[in-house]
Amino acid sequence: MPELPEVETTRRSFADRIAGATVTDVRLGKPLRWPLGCEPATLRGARIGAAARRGKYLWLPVGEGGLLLHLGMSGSLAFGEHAAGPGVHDHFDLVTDRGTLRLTDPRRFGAVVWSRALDAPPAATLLAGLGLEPFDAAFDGAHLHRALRGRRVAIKQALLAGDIVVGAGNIYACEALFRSGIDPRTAAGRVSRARCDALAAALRLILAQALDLGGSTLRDFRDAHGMAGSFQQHAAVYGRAGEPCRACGTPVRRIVQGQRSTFFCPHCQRR
DNA sequence: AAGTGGACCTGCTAGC
DNA sequence: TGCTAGCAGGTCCACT
Repeated sequence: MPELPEVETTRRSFADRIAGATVTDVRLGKPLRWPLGCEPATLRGARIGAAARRGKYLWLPVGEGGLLLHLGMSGSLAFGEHAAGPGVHDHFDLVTDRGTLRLTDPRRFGAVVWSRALDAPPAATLLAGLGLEPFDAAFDGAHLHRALRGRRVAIKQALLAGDIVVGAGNIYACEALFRSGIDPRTAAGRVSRARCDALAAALRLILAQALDLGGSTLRDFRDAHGMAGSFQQHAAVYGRAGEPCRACGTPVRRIVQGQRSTFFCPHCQRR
């Protein structure tokens, strides 16, 4: 589910309300991707700080350390009162004096991991190798072009890999490539400097637009207030196989790259 | 080093 | 109506 816009939308929807709260209890459901890494009871009494985001990870300062959270494919966070008991897909509750932060994640690819600090393991290990933030001033066509040099993978897969630029998942990688007119199958190292400029700009534009719309809700994404996003209604190619391209009318194509679906317009997007 | 494919897990939908 | 195959927003790991 969650790409950068969904993760950031989630962060904004609870960060202000949880900052300064005190942990009163921690409840674990079924195992997530990795073990929590600490005894839940030790978090009681800890003060919560300002939630931050790095790529698709959230960092929540808690006491003398913090929690690194990832929403995986199907995760979402809710914050507030929880009179009803945990449902079958609720696998982590951080109960505080201001409400409960709850991770709901049917597929359990998500994670909540305790770390002593953001720059200490295990958090630092998980974040090592992440590329630039797309809204970082250092991320531009020049950076992209330099980083793609010599790489033979398809540009779509290079965007998804996250070691050059973070935040783009399957939806926004497809949309940014459409917006910049690049065939997703193009060898990464063959994308010209001018097209890297266009791609970097398109990626930022698409992510900013999605952020404005509260992200995309394909099936079950919600922010911590329970609000759905609406970017999916504006997608030019994602999920539109067989439907006419909004720019030229050519049917949108679906192909598979790296075991993921790619959607593109064979007329508007060229190698 | 870079590229590829499998793994993790559950739910929903289309098609027979 | 019921079963099955295929698909889904991510990313780590082992292997070539």
